[in-house]
Amino acid sequence: MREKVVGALEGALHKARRKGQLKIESFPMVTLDLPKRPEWGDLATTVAMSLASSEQRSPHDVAQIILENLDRPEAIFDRVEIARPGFLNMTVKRELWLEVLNEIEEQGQAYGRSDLGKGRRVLVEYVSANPTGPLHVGHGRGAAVGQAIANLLTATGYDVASEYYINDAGRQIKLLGASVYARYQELHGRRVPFPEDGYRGAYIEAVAAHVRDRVGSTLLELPVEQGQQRCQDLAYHELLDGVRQDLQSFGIEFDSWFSEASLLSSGSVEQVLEDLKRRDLLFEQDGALWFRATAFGDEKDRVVRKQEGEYTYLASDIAYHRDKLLRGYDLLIDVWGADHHGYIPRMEAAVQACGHPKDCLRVVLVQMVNLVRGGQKIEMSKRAGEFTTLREVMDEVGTDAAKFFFLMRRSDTPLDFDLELAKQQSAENPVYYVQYAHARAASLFRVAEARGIPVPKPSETELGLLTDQDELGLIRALSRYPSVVEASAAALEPHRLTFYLQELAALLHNFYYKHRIMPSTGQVESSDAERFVKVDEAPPVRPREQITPGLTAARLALMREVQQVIRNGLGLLGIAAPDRM
RNA sequence: GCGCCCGUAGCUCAGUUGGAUAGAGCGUCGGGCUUCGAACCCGCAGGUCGCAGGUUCAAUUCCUGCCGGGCGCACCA
Repeated sequence: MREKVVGALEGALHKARRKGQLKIESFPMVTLDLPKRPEWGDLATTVAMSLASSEQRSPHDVAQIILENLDRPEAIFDRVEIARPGFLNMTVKRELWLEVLNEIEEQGQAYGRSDLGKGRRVLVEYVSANPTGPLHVGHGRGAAVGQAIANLLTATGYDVASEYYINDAGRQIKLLGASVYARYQELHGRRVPFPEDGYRGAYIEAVAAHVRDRVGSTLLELPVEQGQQRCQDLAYHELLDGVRQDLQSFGIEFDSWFSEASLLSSGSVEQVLEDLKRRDLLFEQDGALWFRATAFGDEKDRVVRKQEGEYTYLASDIAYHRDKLLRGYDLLIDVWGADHHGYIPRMEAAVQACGHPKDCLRVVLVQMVNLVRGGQKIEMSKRAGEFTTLREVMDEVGTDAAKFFFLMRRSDTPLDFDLELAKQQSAENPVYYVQYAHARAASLFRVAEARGIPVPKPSETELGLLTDQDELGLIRALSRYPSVVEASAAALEPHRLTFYLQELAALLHNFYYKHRIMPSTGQVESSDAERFVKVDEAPPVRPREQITPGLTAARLALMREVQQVIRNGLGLLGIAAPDRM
């Protein structure tokens, strides 16, 4: 439908250029907007205004020329008008709108998908939490956002893979081993100092107890270094397993898990650094090795190997990103905690140093989650190891509610997450609001079935019976869905889809309340002919609508496609579309 | 001090990547179930889009400056 309208407008532009009425040096994108007021029609475009300056004509003149060059406009439009500065307001023929329902039926799950990405390969890296403790709510938000972005890109024609980067090398993981070893010794009655900056969470003691259960007191005999190393290995595996399980429960699966340590053991890190050195992008100073990040727009050069000879996190990160690019990905998406934002220029410098354009890396920042219960903030202290885990939140509010809340706002603004609200099964809870719309349609179909009324495909019904503004409003909303998916994917902003689904659900609820779809059990069935008689009479108080078999069929088909779109949208967000609640 | 992000209704936030008279949810107030799911619907009220300039047919959106808030500014991750 939209293609036809855009096609007609583009045709008019071409024709005007052939005739010399417009110069059109660079062809503009013809975009369709929704007019804000119904009297302005159902679609609008601003092409005329965007062409005005390069044509050196008034927006109104350009609009006039486009209008005059439309081929057989009566085939597509009921009305096309020029409004104030140079809007082209269009009223599309009702038959074309109704066609949308057939499109959705034919495409089914694929409705909303496109090939914008043209098969470009994308790697979405997300969560990537240090395996030094359980996932907390912030990681949950990153997980929901990352998954939704991966789904959106898949839907828009990218070849997507997802990956979790495991920080299993370096200081943090060593601290984990030292912390567990300290607790382990305490369990055996030794009084030892706890490592400074060690992990103090209660889970560390549990891990230490598991170590004791497995190896008894044998680690006490070992030199400290070895004891810590053994604890590190055991703790790391246990915690990473926990992370995997939490993510699985949250409905998230990664195509691959990538180990930082493997970059060091494989020589990848040394290889990149040599490569950079050869190209004069490394230099030594004060006994350390520096990456010339300023050559690519970063404000400072950055250390990649410390004085003591240890590599920094940046060194493995450069190697990691080069590795991703070497694996053939055209676009890298990193989902990070917003506190890492200062790191972006550095990573952009890194990918450029690897010979790729800056924009082959896109970083999505995820701001923190403030847990709220009944209006009161729940304080979390990471230092003391007191934080609410993703597991606890999932167990309390469910995965669907958690995901929906995580996706309700732009990811780069802080989120207040009200646990009581998320749990509440009421109108105030937006998750249930949307899911209920889907379940309501399902319920409707069950009732129809029980009454022996089939739920037809749109093509099997007389769609022309859908004449009500509420029906057309729903169809217009459905027609917008593909562009919402495209825009969400292009901007890497899943929340746009979340908002759309709330709007669509609202339209369904409103329609459902105002109109009957099947005749009331008490109502005498009337024929389609009688219905029109009723309308003609136009009584002062609008009586209950006469529901004819034809109208029932058409409305059921409409509901079927609304349900399809809600299901598709929730699917992209990784949220279930239940038939019953 | 420097850099990034954010200031939109009482609260929490959208605003289709520069468009028409700026929207939604919650909250307040009022109304609606003899019906296919009331986990729902309808209505009222609520705004100098932080402030001041600039760019143009058009600015909540882009640029500059200021005010206010958050986060970064490691040879930590």
